[in-house]
Amino acid sequence: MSNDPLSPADPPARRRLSADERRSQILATARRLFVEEGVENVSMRRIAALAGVTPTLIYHHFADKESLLLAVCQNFFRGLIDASEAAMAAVPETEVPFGRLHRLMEGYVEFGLANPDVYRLVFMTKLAGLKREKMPSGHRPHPAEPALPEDQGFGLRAFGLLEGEIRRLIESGHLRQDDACAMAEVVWATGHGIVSLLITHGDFQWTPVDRLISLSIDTILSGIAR
Amino acid sequence: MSNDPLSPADPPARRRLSADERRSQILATARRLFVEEGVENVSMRRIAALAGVTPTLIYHHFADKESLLLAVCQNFFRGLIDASEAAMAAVPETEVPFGRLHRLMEGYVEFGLANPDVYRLVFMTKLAGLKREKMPSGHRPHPAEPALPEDQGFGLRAFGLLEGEIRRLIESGHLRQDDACAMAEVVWATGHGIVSLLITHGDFQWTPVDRLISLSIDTILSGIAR
DNA sequence: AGTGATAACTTTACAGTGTTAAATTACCCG
DNA sequence: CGGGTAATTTAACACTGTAAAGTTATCACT
Repeated sequence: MSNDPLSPADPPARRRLSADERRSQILATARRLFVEEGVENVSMRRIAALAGVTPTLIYHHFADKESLLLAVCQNFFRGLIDASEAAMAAVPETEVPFGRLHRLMEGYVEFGLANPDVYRLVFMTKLAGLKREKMPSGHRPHPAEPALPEDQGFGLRAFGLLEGEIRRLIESGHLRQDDACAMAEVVWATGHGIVSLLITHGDFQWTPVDRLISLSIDTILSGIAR
Repeated sequence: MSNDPLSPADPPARRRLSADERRSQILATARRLFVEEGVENVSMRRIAALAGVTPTLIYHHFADKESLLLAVCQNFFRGLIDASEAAMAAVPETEVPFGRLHRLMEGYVEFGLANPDVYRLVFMTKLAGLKREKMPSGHRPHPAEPALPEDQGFGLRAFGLLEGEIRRLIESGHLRQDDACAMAEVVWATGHGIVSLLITHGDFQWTPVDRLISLSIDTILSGIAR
């Protein structure tokens, strides 16, 4: 049984679906392809084919390829927020002061490494700004989607979790700096640095990954501690 | 006088050049376009036109677009190495122990932010591995270029500078960990985190950039210090 | 100086891309 | 049952990277 993993999802009945159903079906297909093969190796035509649909139809549900991407990003942020909240909930506040922040960073790195392609998409490519003046030359109408709206909301919410935890540490007098926002950025940058380097240069010699991660986290935490 | 900045470099004499001359002329043109407009917004045809040459000719000097990119990367590493050496030379060893490492990181971040597109190219995209099975379907001959050879050499050499400085700090007993390679990776990850986030999300609210940078460097250095 | 090989370069074409305007179809509601 | 509206397709445009096969200039050598 040649279980070709890339054949139309529901090939028999090319039914007519409601807008919402179709939208999320396309989204699911796109996400799968993006993650499996990398965004730039996936064409709208292929997404369409795999979804059992015409390329053009995608443009009735999403403004363009980038918006399709963006929609996938939202999912990512929701996942990140969930993972973060779970991570923090798992460490009681009464523990050693940096316990929760430590776990939060661990969770971040784990989540990033578990979803490398979406991570790259969200944090390592300039999604906005280009948008206009992208590929061809001539046309450019389309009313759809207000260009990363809820998205930034989700992103900020995720960042807020980190910032909150740091603020708590500041208030209990454990940090040497009292600018919660700045410290959160510093900590985030470190986490991102690890994930990002491991994603694009995972084939480096690198110290064993687990060790590198815990070493990084320990180092930055000891750096911000009073 | 409409000084269009993107017209053929030496348009009058469409001379015939030696392979080396042509190669580096194309390379220079490509680098300029890549950096000015972003790799994916530049087509081989445009590079060719700006270089006063036929698209196909590029393929006689470089295997494909990615190789052209790769060649630009080499330049980047040479520049990074030079900048790093200059930075370190500017701080006498007799100074405060972390002075040179601090300056080295500063130099790294400055260099990255000064060359955002090439930086992204080198450190934020998976250059190798795809190579084959990239865009179209049919063809794929070409003997050229042994796929990032000297490149990795340059990269390692740059990393070696960082590692060397850290090794020195270890030997003089200033660090709490004695694994020079691992510590270099940790430090690098932090520097990369900053650069990388600023490049792709420079439009965030962010703490003032300079402050964020110095804060990050201070934090990580204090984190590795005994 | 003339000749011929070799290297530099062009022409032309293919197969694929994102994207859209206009036409078509299927479904639901009155 | 009929009509209106929403879902979907057809066909096309303007691009892309890339290759095979030709053309031309230059240079080494008789």
